[in-house]
Parts: sequence; structure tokens; C-alpha cells
Amino acid sequence: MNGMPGDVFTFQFENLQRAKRRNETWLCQSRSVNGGEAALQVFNNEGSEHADEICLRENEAAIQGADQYEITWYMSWSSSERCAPQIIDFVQKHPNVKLNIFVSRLYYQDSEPHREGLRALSQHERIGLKVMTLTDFQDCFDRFVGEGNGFQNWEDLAGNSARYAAILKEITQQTSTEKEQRNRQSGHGRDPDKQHLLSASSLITDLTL
DNA sequence: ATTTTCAAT
Repeated sequence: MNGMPGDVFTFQFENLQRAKRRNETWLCQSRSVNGGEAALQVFNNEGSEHADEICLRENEAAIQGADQYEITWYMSWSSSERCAPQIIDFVQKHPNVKLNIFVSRLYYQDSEPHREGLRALSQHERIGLKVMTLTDFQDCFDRFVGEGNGFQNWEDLAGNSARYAAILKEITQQTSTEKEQRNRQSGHGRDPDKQHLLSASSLITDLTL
């Protein structure tokens, strides 16, 4: 396995609310077949390809029809709006795959298209989506950096994890009305043909508030 | 067209 250096792990996976200069994404994958020993791989983005896309391609080549696969991802940034549908397609195409995704930070947490992607992932019956906690960072470090290297707990890891978890919960439980409000705020998702629907729903919202 | 974010003048 081409593992991760400890300092790279700590820098890239630190779950800061404002993660400056983490302008790349790391994905640590554990994949086991029929409950056997897990194969470990580390991916990151290359060129215009996202880490998820490269990893999916690798899985596509490795996976055989009848076997049962347990896949776990530890991601420094959560999947983008571009990758989420590809991940869902992959899992759909392989009914023998279960995918558990742990994320350190939420990528563009306020952008509705990215939020929608996460919502779709979390709603799939064979996909798990969670924010990493101390145990997850510890496990990821032990498996992908090396147990002997000693994981260093950083400042406010638990607090940051709890805040991200709260945001993810809000994202996955968000109602359609809230989505429209968000779209109007951020200027995303506007469809000229549906402007009247948006204003009608905002009118209803205003009346009920 | 940028914030902090799969980033480059």
C-alpha cells in the first residue's frame, strides 16, 4: 500500500471550519471481499479528476459480479456535486457493494448543489455518510499512516467534528422549501420558468412565519 | 472569478 505520511494526513484531514490551503482532496479506501482482509489504497485528485472519480475507476476494474464488497472511504473533503451522482451510479450498478463514507470536512457546505449531492448519497440504502469523529481519525491514521506513528489529536477536533455533524444533519434533513430559500439566497438553481413558483412559495413562507 | 474549499498568474 502506498500509505500517507503522518504530516500530510494531519494537514489534509484536520477538520478545521476554515481549512485554508487544503486545495486538494485525499481519499483513503478500505475494500474487503466476502468479509476477507481489507485492501487499502490512498487516492487524491489529479489534474481535473477528483479523488472519488479515480477511486471509482479503480473499483470498477477490480470488482467482480458475485462477490460481496464492503468499502469504506475516509475523505478530507466530502464529495462534490459532480461526484455524488457517479458514486450513486456505481453503487446502483453493483448491488453487491456497500459503501461507507466518512468525511472530515464538508466541501462548499453552503452551496445548494453540493448539499443536494450529499443528500442524495445519504438517502441511498447502501451508502452511509458520516462526519469523522476522533475514533474515525484514529482508525484512519492507524491503517493508512501506520499504527506506530502515533496519531496526534489536534486542537478542538471533537468540537469541529460535532459542528460539521450538525451541518450534515441539517443538510440531510433539509426540506424542499428550505432548499428554495437557499437557492434564492445563493442565486443558484434559478429556473426562469419557475420564478412564479418560487415567489409563491416564499409568499406562503412569509405568511406562516 | 474565489470565500476556505478536488487552485492557478
